Amino acid sequence: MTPALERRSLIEELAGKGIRMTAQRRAVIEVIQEAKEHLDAEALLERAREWHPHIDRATVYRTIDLLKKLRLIDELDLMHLEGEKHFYEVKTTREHVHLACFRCGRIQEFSSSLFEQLKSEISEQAGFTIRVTRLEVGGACRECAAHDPATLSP
Amino acid sequence: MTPALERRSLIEELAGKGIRMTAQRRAVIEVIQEAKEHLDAEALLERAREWHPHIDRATVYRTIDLLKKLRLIDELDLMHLEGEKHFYEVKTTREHVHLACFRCGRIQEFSSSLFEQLKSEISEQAGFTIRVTRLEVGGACRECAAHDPATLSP
DNA sequence: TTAAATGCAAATCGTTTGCATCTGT
DNA sequence: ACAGATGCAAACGATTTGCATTTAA
Repeated sequence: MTPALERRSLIEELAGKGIRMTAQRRAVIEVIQEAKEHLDAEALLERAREWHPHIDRATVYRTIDLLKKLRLIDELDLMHLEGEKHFYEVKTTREHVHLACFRCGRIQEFSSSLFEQLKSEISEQAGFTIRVTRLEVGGACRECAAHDPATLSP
Repeated sequence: MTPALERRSLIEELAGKGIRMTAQRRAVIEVIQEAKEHLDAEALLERAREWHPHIDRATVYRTIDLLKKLRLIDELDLMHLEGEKHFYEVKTTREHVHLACFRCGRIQEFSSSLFEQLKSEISEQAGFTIRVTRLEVGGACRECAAHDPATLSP
């Protein structure tokens, strides 16, 4: 998701760290990188199978773990709009907020310098060294709020 | 968690909405309200049993659901520091960020007007009607960063 | 050559459900 | 009286694990 601003592709990044590259990993990585929406582990598995038909679910999870530990991808909950699964996206230089519409399910991304300022404030005032941030907002998108004012109630 | 700023107790809030009050619900609600740390469903169950020994796990989950739907409590992930469970806290008027230390596990709360400004900006610029927000930050707290500089590395 | 990665199947964790029974209003 | 709440046990979805086998470097 989000136009990739990374200098190196994930594959290169891993090679640079001397991490072993297998066909299965390559498949998962390609899929995450090319994805135009946020994918969960199941979707990642299905799409990776188009490249490497016998890849197993466990391998997908292990690859996700690897990329998470190396901090090359971010894990999202997207307000648990559909169960407890997680979604993944390549880490970009500019962090963004995810806005999840409870009515239509759409996910919008929003970035703002206020978010960057808030992070600096947290580091400075709380003396906290930030490694990951996750800001998710749930509510009604413009269209849904207009169509269905009930979405706004209580 | 967080000094309660609510005008009415949760019990009163429910009574006001004509919601049936049972001993089990009262127990869970008292526990959430008095808690000094963030509790998950298991912890809620254990403590509620001190008041109502035979309360069942399912009832705890159903009560959590009820309070969530009425938007009287917030659900937190706390960066999944310990598995995938959720934590709960009474909704307060002032929203805050949760800072989760990956090394010592401590959770700090942080509130800032920048957060409020960011939320207004989201409503205005994206036309998004905010119902819930969840901002969680993972990293190293001041003490851990000082003790163990490795915590800060890649 | 050999440490690391994979597939498979079974296990785990947190949570949800169906249903018969009980209880608040 | 009866809609709604409970306890129990079984089911669930997402993820993780152990272990024998294969593979990248």
